[in-house]
Amino acid sequence: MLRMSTLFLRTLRDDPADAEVPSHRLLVRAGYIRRIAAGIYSWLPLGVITLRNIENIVRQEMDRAGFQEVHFPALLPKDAYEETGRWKDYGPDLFRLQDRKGSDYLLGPTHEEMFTLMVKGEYSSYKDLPLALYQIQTKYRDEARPRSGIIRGREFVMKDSYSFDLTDEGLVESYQRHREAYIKTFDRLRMKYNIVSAMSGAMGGSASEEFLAPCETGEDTYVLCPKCGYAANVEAMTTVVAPGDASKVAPLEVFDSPNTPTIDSLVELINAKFGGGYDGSMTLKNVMLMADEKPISVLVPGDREVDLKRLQANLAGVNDVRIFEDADFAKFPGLVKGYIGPQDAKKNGITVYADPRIAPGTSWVTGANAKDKHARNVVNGRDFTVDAYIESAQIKEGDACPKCATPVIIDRAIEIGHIFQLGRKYADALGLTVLDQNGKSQVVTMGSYGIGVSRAVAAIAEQSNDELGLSWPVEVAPAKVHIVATGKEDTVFAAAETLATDLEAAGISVMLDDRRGTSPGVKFKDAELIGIPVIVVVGKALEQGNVEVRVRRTGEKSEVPVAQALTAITELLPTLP
RNA sequence: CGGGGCGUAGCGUAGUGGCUAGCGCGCCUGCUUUGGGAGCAGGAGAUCGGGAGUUCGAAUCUCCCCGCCCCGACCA
Repeated sequence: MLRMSTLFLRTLRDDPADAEVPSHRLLVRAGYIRRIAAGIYSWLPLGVITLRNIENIVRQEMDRAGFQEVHFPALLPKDAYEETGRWKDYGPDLFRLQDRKGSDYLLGPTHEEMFTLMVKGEYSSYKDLPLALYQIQTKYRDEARPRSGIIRGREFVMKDSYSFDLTDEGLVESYQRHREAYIKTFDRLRMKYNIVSAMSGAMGGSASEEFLAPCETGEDTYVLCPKCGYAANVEAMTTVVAPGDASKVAPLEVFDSPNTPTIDSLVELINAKFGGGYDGSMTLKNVMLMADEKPISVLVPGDREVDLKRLQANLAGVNDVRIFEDADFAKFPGLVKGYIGPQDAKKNGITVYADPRIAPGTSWVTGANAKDKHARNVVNGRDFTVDAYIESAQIKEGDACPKCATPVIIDRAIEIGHIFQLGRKYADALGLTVLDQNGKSQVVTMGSYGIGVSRAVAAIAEQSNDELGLSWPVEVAPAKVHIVATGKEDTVFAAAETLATDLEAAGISVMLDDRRGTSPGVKFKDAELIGIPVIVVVGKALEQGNVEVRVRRTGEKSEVPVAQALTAITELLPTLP
């Protein structure tokens, strides 16, 4: 039983000056967490209990799915990370340190290497697979910009699991099992979330999905189809465009277009010149980029920017993409800044990538590769060729769903889980092999799965709060019932104490506000701020033999006789989220 | 890392060259009060982020450093 009279807790009346997002503000005000440094927080008793509750739900669902819990140190020697190249590749995001002998260590940002080596150390036969292991561990990443309190910290708690299979089909099955376990976990946490297609990015591998909890303060953007439910991270969104029919398009025509530095000014000019009917989406923008210091041109419709994030996510094997600078233009005199068209790309030795919107057979207005000149009726396949199609144009609200063509909506969310099929990258690098049926050595294929446990505390807080404070789901809350004793009569405190004891005996966790001399208003405010789902007021109504039962989330109140309070609460709890 | 903002008691803040750094919340003592952040009286609590400098005099001006927040870049 938690007693307010002795609980290590001090709630704050004012919002802390350094907190903006609701979860951060409220978790600090209600006394769950305190900041130690940027992105590093300590947990007070209420916070620890809440975090443990979430951990335990995650643990139970992992165990139920048949995954086995292990535990690695957070402090790790660099060896394994050196072998996979991540000691270098991880860059400044890795917390590095040395021991007294000068040997290099790191604080684990993620544990692929360690799990791979652990399995390598114990298993060597296909008969031992499939296998799935997990841990709940504190991770360390020296983020360039920690933000939003506990949503993006430099120290955070993560559940990470890894599956090990002999075959690709086995991996798909293990992936599905994790996916289902995640659905159960997040459902139990009462979170609103969408499962969206994601890019596997630098990790390699194929299928990858993110569990995103929609929320205004989230830092991930994703698209959602309101009709068919298609959901994808913006980087992973695909565009379906039918090829154009160019057979009736007039021949390419170059025309004068002085003073048209922007798409808007160009559209204005061509509408005046050719009798209207043109808009920005009919012009073709040629964006010059350096991809690992090789010149590429990316074609997107004039009314859209190139989304560098999307481009890079879809450009396999390229590490660095940057916009052309003046010095780069100087090296390619054939490119006339502001009047570039794809017609001469071959001549200039430039690789042409195009967004799928620039479909074969479509006709465009674009630069004519000469100062103050543009061209119209420039047809893909007739007047220029594209080396490769790549998703690269910015996504807009209302773009067509790739599955059913319904206009999609764009929303923000917090990433609370990520599952993906890693493949053999780590097993290869670290030599994790098993013998197959034929006695031949085979490299194991892996999946990698994560849940941000401490981040889930914030995500749930973001999704369940109001102007009064927090409002936890029953299973997550630091206690299920918050009993407030008001007044100064001993009988009130005695009755509250009895009810608290009875509830605890029935397995219902209780927070009892047994503070003497604290005014009722303070107790109510605190209870609402802390956010325990059921608030029971023992006070005035006791003269009639009643207590008041309130539902924190809805504000519903009812009076029940003291003797029936236990039953009433027992029946009420399962009906709450 | 680029841009912007901020740093005064546990929390929120006032104070832009001049007396003992002010106020609210919280905290301690006493009395009163007890269904919506009570009242009165008394009290404790501050290296004004740090260092150097200018000045008769610095929270206040100058320089350097540190830290924090927000936007962006980045983010297995």
